[in-house]
Amino acid sequence: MSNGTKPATPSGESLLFLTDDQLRKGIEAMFFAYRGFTADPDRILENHAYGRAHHRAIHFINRSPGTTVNNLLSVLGVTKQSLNRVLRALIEDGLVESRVGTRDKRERHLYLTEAGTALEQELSTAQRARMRAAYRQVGPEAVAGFRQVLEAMMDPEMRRHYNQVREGER
Amino acid sequence: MSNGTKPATPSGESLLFLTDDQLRKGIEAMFFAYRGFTADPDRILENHAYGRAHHRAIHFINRSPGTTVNNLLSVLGVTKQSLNRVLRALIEDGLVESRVGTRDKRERHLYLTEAGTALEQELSTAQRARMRAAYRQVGPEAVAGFRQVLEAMMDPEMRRHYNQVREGER
DNA sequence: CTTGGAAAGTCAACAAGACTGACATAAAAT
DNA sequence: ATTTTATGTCAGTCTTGTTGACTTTCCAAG
Repeated sequence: MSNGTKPATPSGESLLFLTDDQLRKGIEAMFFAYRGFTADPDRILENHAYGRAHHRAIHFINRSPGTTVNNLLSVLGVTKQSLNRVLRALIEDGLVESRVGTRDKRERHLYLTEAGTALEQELSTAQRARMRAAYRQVGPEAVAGFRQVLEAMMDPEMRRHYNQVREGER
Repeated sequence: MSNGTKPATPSGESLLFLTDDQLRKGIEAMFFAYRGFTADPDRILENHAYGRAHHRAIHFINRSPGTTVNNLLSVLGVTKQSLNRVLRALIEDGLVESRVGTRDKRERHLYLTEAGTALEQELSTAQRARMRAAYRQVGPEAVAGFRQVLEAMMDPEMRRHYNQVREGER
């Protein structure tokens, strides 16, 4: 059950930050903040006739050039059919290049083209600007806490992707 | 570490937390964490043939019983047509009650029924559990930082809703 | 070597949930 | 009396998720 009643500091520490009401505030903070988080890229994407799904693909291809479709799939947590539609558009429009794998010809390795890199820059610059303003406003200690809570909230597989070091093209 | 350049502490403070790479990590943290944030409610909603949109409506009606449709609209940031579809389903299924306003008969005031409250409890209990585990793991200082960054990331209107005190039925 | 299964990717069709636009009704405000 | 506001509805579109069926490629067991 939920402990909506007594503060109850059993070990001498204040556990007031664990009350249902505090948790609710945290939940709403996530909801409202996520909207701000996506607002700027969304505005840019409208002008390019793309959506949030395209942004995500571009972001992670940029992060891991040469990644395979399968790899991208597990990072994004969608079905391959869903991702395929997005990739097809990006490839047709010349933002992403898909190279057949040399080791395994079933695989497609994905790279941003020059145009793809340009859009990625436009998007991430806007998104970083908001993040930077927030970071600067609250300072490094708060940022550290922010990152800690978010990491603790992830599913294990997502945490794996989050902490993954930048992998090369192989 | 990789950063072979200069720490560059112009004002004496370290600004390493504002590098593009740190900001990118923060962006990805938001992305991955939001998935965990919605994962548990999403699982529950499947069994009830509802979606995330229904969850959001239920959450905010529970937070502000007697809120009007217009009010809910600005909190959720969707169109009335979109919200209406969701509300119609919830009302038909007997989870939400819509009462014509007494002061202003154009308004509809929204309340959770007993069944609605039950589902809200089920959803929020699951969502709070994850949040509580994360909070407990990282401690109150980190949580404070988490909340500060999120609030700084919100658009002003969302921040208004976020900080809004619980409004009664009037 | 062949064959059968697994893996990677693609195509087609469908569903949820967002959107816009147009319109209707009732009530409040001017 | 007229206009504005709050709400609801119908129709149609778009994005992005889903499942199902299919092809190509790889690999391993017979």
